[in-house]
Amino acid sequence: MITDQKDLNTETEILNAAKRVFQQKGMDGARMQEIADEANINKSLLHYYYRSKQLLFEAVFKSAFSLLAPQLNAVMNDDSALFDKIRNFTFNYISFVVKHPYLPNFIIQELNRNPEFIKNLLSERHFPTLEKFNKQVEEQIANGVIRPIKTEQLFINILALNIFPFIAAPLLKGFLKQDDAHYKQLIEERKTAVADFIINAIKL
Amino acid sequence: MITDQKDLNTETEILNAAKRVFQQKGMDGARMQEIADEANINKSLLHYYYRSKQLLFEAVFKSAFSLLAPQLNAVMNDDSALFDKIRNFTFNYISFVVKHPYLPNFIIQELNRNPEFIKNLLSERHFPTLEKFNKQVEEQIANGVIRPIKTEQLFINILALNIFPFIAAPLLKGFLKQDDAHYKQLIEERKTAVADFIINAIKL
DNA sequence: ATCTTTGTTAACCATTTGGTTAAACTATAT
DNA sequence: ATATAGTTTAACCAAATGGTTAACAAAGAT
Repeated sequence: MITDQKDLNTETEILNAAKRVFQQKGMDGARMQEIADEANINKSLLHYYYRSKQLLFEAVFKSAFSLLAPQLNAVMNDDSALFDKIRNFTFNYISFVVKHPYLPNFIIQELNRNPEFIKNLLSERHFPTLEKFNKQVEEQIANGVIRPIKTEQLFINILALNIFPFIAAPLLKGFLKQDDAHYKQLIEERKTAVADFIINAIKL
Repeated sequence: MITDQKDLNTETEILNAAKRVFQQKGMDGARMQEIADEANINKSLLHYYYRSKQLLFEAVFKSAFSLLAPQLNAVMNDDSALFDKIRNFTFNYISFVVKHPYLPNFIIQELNRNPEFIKNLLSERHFPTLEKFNKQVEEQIANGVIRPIKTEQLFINILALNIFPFIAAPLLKGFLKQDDAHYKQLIEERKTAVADFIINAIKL
């Protein structure tokens, strides 16, 4: 039998190397040789563990998506009150992505390259629906706590305000003439500022 | 001398074909042969007019950026009142991108691939600063018309709410379980809904 | 008419790239 | 010790890809 230690090490070492390369360069820009170098192994080993570039890529993509999914789940299915939920999500999501800055762009870019892929992901894992969140929003509207707004639009707005600054970082740094440190500071402020913005937008 | 007609036709035909291919597949995913096919010409002609893939790509990128830039200029330097400006920008920008759906993603993706590129673009064309917009925001804050907010954060929020739904379309369609027609309808609503959202968020 | 410049093409080339193969190495079981 | 199964590598391969070349066609200029 294989020593779990060694085997797991090589296989996960490849996956980690592949993550680094794929997330920076995308499927088309990534090179199998570069992944092998990054993992300090022979290129043939990539094919030994993951038959092809496509399969290795899919492993990376699914792993990345699995990291991001629970974050989103928090907006949808969670019992806290609406405003708390918005505050928590914003804070947690931004904190999370600061640690994984390539993740959102990777996911979105590759989904644009291959839009059908999303169906795979959503069907495999029984993915949360907006149902619960929707009920909550409608209730708050009915109670006169927030302005009328379509749940879908609110959901899009929440994601947009949280995710966009990471995806468009180079563009925004350019426009705002901010160096990396200052831009990081802006992001830091957003951990609370975004929630305030959203709540002000909907609160009556 | 060349007949302006013919020459311009071939050269711009190449550029248009290159736009279509590059904007859908990105620099790494695009193939010179595919661009040649798309333009119905021999592959050598690509190199005759634009020496290399890199130069052809840069021509496409700059052309794309030149389309988008005036749109943003409208937020920054424009004499209308703040709320009108937000309403107009939102409406115009979304209307514009509906006609060029690949544009924002292309720009953002390629800037992520090559973040230094933005400096080129911003220095070549004397690009607008946030100065005027900033003055306007601060004035409205001082007059008690809107809540205190950093100009940079407001600017990021405006762009995020307008651009993100196009960039993340496949993801959002998946989450919201919306087909293309319904998603298009959501986008249509955003032409006015986004401005309302922003104004509510900042208005006192 | 013919000379020159510009535009266009088919054939070709060197390199890169994903992938394969066969041999060597390691460790475990018998 | 030796057979066996799993792991790793160097060498190799075919296809794809960006780019070049040389010949040919078109069109103005003289």
